[in-house]
Order: sequence, then structure tokens, then C-alpha cells
Amino acid sequence: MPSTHTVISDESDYVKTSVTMDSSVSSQLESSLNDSVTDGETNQSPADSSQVLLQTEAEAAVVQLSDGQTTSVAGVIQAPQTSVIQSPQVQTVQIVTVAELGDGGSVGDTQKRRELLSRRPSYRKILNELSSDSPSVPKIDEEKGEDEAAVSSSSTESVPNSIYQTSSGQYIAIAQGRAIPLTTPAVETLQGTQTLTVTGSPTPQTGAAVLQAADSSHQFFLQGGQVLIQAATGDIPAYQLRSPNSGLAQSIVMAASPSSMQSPSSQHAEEITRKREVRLMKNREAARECRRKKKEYVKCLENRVAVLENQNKTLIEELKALKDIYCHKAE
DNA sequence: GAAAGTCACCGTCAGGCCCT
DNA sequence: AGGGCCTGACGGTGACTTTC
Repeated sequence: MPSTHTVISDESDYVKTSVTMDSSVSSQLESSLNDSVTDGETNQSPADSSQVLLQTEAEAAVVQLSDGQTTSVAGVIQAPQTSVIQSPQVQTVQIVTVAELGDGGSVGDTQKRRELLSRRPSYRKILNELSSDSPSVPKIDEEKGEDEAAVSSSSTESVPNSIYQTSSGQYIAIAQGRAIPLTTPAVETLQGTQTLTVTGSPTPQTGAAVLQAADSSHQFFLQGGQVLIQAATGDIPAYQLRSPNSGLAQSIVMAASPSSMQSPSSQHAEEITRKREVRLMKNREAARECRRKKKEYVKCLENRVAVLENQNKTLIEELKALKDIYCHKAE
């Protein structure tokens, strides 16, 4: 019995909806990819092309599932299609349901599981390793997404990861790893929410706007009409970087009310608070990014499972056909 | 319609890993 | 060794569905 390894283990988030996998699964999945890549020179079997159920279209693969349904999957770590005979080993995929794992959920198990999980390499690493081996695997960018990268073009313009208010009430942006103070040219009230408007947008039709740093040394784009809005009332205001198009808050920043920050130890305490806020903010965004990568990784694995299951089915059929031919000749 | 359940997402903390 | 990053775990919340 192999040790169990939950690929998706955040019970509050993923276990409810996803599968957990035996450790052999992820390793098999990954090793099978590597196998397939190292075996990449193995030739296609054009004669059998009609039997190959996988059809790649750009980066998406059409997979016929065991129940007869076909589905299009993207980001599949896809092995080159080879003949059954040339495939040295059939990778088996074992999916263990949560219920099956649930039995021995003692503290010790949790501890063990934690240890296992803590040693797991990052999703970025895993996927990038895979993608370096297999071009069909989408690579996780080290920095920004394509939409963000497309915005910044000028040397004086950079894209802030986020904009937030410090404990002293000042707005700063975090860009290129450092905090830069921002001016807040105007404040207007709109439908009960306080909106921080920004200086004239160079491209108002696209909703982009420019934030000018307090020291005038930096400008930032707010993309897609994102606005910083006050999202909560009370002693501690919260601000959200919100895109009017999606309506979804992209970051929520808590900040102490400036009026409540009349601390006697002022500077030092303020510095500590500011550092903490920056740390929390960075961690918040790191968590967001981590979840995004995790989802991508899980999706990738699920797609891979579908592909491998299908491949397995094809191989079995091919083997069966060959057996028939062989038996026929033998008679 | 209210209560309960489910799901997805979020922020925070803790701890391991990696780089300098 | 220390700092930063990454990610599992945890608890909270809102939207939606199911049950009564």
C-alpha cells in the first residue's frame, strides 16, 4: 500500500469538488510525461490514425471519454501517440476518493500528510519542468500575465501589483518589488461608494488610467477601468481594486483609519505596521497566485488523466485487434 | 420562505524551501 | 543566518441549491 499523497488537500476548497490522488498517480503522471517526452522520437503509426481518438487542435485535445462522450481539454500534458507495441509500459491511473482516505484521519496522519505536502515542489516548478519537456504544456509565467504585460510600454510606466493604503492613510503601489507612494488627485462620491479617481486616462475608451506617484517619478496604469473604491464603512475602511467590467474585486486592502492612527510611538510603530501591511498584502497576492497555479495544475492533471485513460483504452483495443490477427494467421 | 447544505473564493498564519 | 517566496491549513463569507 503506497503512502497516500493528497494532491488537492485544502479540504475547505478542493476536496469537496475534486479528487485526491494516490502518490503514485502524480508521480506516474509526471513520470509518464517524462517517459513520453524522452520517447518522443517514437514514430506515429499513420496506419492506425483512424484508431487514435486523440486529436490535437492547437493546444486543445479532443478526448473521447469512456462513457462515449467527447470533450475538449486544454493544457494537456500529452504524450506523442505511439503504437501499443512500442509503448514499454502502460501507465495506470488510480484515483482514490476522499471517502476512501477518510478512515484513518488521525492527528498522526495529518502530520504525515503535512510533511508530505510540505515537501512538494511548487506548481510553477512542476509545470515549468513539464512544459520545458513538453511544448503542449502551458507555461506559467514567472511574472505577469499577458494582459498585464501588454499594458506597460513606457519606461516611466509600470504596472503595480496592487495599490493600497498604508496605516498613515497614504496610498502606495507595489511595483517591481518596492512600495511607491501615490498621490490621490481627486475623490468623488458615486452611488454611496467613495471612489478614488485617477488622473486623466490616455485611453479612456479602454478604461485604462494613470496613477501618478507622489514623487512624480512613477506612473501606473490601472487597467480595464479598475478603480479603487471604498468597500466598507466603519472604523477600518477597506478598499478594493475593482474592475467595472467584471464587478469582481481583485484585491481587498484593509487599512486603519488615518484618524485612528495617532500613535504615541508614531514613526516606529508606523513603520512596523506598514511593513506588516506590505507583508500581508504580498502574501495575499501570493496566495491568490498560488491558488491560480494550483487550479491550473489540477486541471492539467485531470486532463492528463482523461488523455491517459483514453490512451489506455486505445491501446487495449489495438492489442485486441493484433491478437485477433495473430490468431487468424495461426489457424 | 427559512434553514441547512454545498461550493467557490478569500485572507491569514505557519512552516518549509531557496537564494543571497 | 536571514529574508522572501510558496503553499497547506484554517476559518470566514457570499452565492446558490436542496430540504422541510
